[in-house]
Amino acid sequence: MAKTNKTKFVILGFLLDGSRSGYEIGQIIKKSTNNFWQESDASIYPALKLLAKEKMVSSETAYVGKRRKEVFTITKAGKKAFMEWYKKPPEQDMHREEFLLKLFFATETTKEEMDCHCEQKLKELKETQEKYKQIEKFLKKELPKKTYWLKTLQVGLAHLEVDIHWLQQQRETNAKHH
Amino acid sequence: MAKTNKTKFVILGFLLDGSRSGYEIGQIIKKSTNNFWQESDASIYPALKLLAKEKMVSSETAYVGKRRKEVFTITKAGKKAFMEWYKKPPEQDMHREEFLLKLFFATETTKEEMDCHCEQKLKELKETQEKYKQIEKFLKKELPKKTYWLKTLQVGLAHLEVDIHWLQQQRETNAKHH
DNA sequence: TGCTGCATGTAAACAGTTACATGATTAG
DNA sequence: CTAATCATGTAACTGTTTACATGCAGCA
Repeated sequence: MAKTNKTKFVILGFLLDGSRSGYEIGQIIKKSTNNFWQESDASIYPALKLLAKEKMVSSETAYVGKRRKEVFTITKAGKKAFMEWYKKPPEQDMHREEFLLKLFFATETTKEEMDCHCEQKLKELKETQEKYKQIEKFLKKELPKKTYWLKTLQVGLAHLEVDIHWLQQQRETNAKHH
Repeated sequence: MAKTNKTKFVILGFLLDGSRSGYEIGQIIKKSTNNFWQESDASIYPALKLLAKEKMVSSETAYVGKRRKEVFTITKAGKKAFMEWYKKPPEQDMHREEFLLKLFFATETTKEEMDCHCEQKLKELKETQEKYKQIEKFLKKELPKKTYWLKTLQVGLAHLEVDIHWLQQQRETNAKHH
């Protein structure tokens, strides 16, 4: 995952949608792309600084009372850079799932622990599914123009369904053998 | 993904299955857990050295002709460390999918590029699916005892099916609107 | 008064990749 | 003879996270 700093393009992508502060970008990432893309808090500000240095974004200082707020706007150069990134075929990002790793290493001696992990996982997935369904409703009602935001969410939901179904099946076959 | 060096536990997991060299561990990771867990070549050797220092593994130098081969065996302490890791609930690993990120940022102006990415993705997924099906056959025939290896593979296959189905559906709706 | 959320940032530590370096063996 | 594979490792670099530091605003 070392290669290129994709954080910059995520930021540019959101700025295409409107001017935002670093904090706001962090918030919206947590709320909208969390499914398939996360950024830690500390990664946004340095990236914005870099983008400003490269003239990809311009900034304006706003004040809400005494509280400073740095609002960033994408420039022409920024739009160009975004488009260039966009055109490139997406790289296959490496991904690591500790849950599956543990499942892979499961044996007779670790079966009990694995069943416990599976129960926990099932619970988590159902919670996430509920959360995503809420967001799905919200998107359909409040942001009907963001059709692609909805699509990525629905891909996430489809994966969740598969995983939940799989875990429930495992539980059933477990019960039978008992 | 900073937290703990999970590479060590992957290695311990494979050593539980039998003594192996660093190279062999790298090979088997590529062949068996690539679906949900990757390690770069350069990560194995330093991790093994660390494990040896912590007395989690012991090593023996073997020679195949003049070629040196360092074969590692898991120790009691190593088994204990593995079990301790195993019992802990798996952490949610962050995962980044550039493909979905681009889909998320798709608009009217980027639609053509996105369609192209989708076609490419569909091709890739089908190739991967074919590969996994071959491995599935192999596991069933040659390693019937590795039931959990098979399970993780089947989870991967289920995800592939969902993604392929989704992409094909997208293509169809695209065609209709034309 | 204290807690939560808004808001911006820095520094240290670590994880992980890429590239490099070396050399033996085997199959074509 | 040459390319691929076996085999082990190091060094430099980059990305990323965690923890820290600061302070305002609103609410109970």
